[in-house]
Amino acid sequence: MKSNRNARTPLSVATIHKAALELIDQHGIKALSMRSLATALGVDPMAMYHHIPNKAGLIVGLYNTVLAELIPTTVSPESWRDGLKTLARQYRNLALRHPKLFPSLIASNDNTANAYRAFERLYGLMLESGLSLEKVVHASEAFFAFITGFALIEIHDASPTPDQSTLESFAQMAQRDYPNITRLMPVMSNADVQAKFEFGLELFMSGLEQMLERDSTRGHEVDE
Amino acid sequence: MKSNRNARTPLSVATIHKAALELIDQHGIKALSMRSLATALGVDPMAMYHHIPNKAGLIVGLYNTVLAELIPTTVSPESWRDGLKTLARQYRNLALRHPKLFPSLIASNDNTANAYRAFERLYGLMLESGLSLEKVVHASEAFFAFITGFALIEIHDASPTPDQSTLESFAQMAQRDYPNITRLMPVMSNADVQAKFEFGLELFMSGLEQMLERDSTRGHEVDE
DNA sequence: TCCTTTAGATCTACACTGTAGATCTTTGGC
DNA sequence: GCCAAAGATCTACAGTGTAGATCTAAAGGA
Repeated sequence: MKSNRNARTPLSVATIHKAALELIDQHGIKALSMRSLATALGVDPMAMYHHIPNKAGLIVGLYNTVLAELIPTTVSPESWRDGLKTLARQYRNLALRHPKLFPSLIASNDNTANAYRAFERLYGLMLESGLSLEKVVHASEAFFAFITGFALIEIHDASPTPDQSTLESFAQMAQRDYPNITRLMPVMSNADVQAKFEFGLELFMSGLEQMLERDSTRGHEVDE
Repeated sequence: MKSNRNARTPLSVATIHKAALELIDQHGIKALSMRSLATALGVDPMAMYHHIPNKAGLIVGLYNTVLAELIPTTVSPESWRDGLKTLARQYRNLALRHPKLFPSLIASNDNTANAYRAFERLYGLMLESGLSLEKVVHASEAFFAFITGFALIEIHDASPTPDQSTLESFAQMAQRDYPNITRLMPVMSNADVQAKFEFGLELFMSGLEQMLERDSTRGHEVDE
């Protein structure tokens, strides 16, 4: 009797996304082929095409799924300063939870609904600061640029591609060719990444704060 | 007579890189296949494999080629502050000159020699500021994070994937679902990107300056 | 001059990719 | 029981990177 076919859970975009994310987190994006994903799901490759348009569409869907973490859950009465820091930390955590997906996520140009929701949240916080609209846009972009770049660097540092021998030979060569890098290396390896992130965040907030002060002491004036 | 075979320039890594960059700049990275590159060069696909190890190696080579723009040409007597700004602007220009390559360049984890040279330059400038080694590392990373993120965003904004109809329908939906985005949109589209970049740069330098002041007024002290 | 060596170019072939199109299978509504 | 539709599967195809064998041309030595 060929019935009772191991009672598979019915295929859905959610299960596909889940399996795809697992596969990517473990083996990297390049290891995600429609065929490998299908076997991971115990299903025919073409079965997935009834739930997703194609591979590119699937990956954009993954972006959206992952970015859902940034949607504000509770309306917390945080100040905009703390709200920005919270958002930054959540964004970093998102990146660290999906280190294999994040680089391609930011390299991509496909903004999904949840991406817009996240921007909406960011802009809302920035607007609370009382800066001019133009400065809100500029500061938001600088903020987003920093947290994106930082997360990317952190991911790269955590998973070095070069093998051990390359690293050792580099350490020797570095002494003559890269004196500054050599000098800073011990400090780099000791650095607590969390502290680094807070440092950069503080640097940004500090610059922002200074700009607010300047704007409030002298009133509005057209710069040059 | 089948001789006089259109006197092709002999194949070399330089010519391959040049053709590959052109192909990418025009049609994007995904359009770069070994076969299409070969036909662009008027050569058999396998001919290139005598000069490059494989496709991945070729692309890493492209990264290195492009990053050569960051190697300091003249030993200019700039202050470290101006030096940092110059480096930032050169980095941004690099990104804008290769908008199709840059996202994958930063998403990749393959640091080539020229990448290390660029970091060497960055660290050298930061060290001149007189900050502690640890703060030099932190500030450098924040700096690099900002310029990388900014360039990426700028590239994305400049080449929107969604077609016109999607944009218009989004504009309508935005009003109800994304009030902040809607409010800021006119300011965004009017923004001079160059000014935006300088704004963020100034924000960063301002925060850095403030930290320098604090460090000099009170002497060294272990933070908590 | 001819032979040998070798670097480079080309040809063929293979495993693997995404997915269109046709075909089977199951399920819900009446 | 019957029909419709949704979903799963099968087959097939164009395109990918590139290993391995073969051909070609230039260089060096006698």
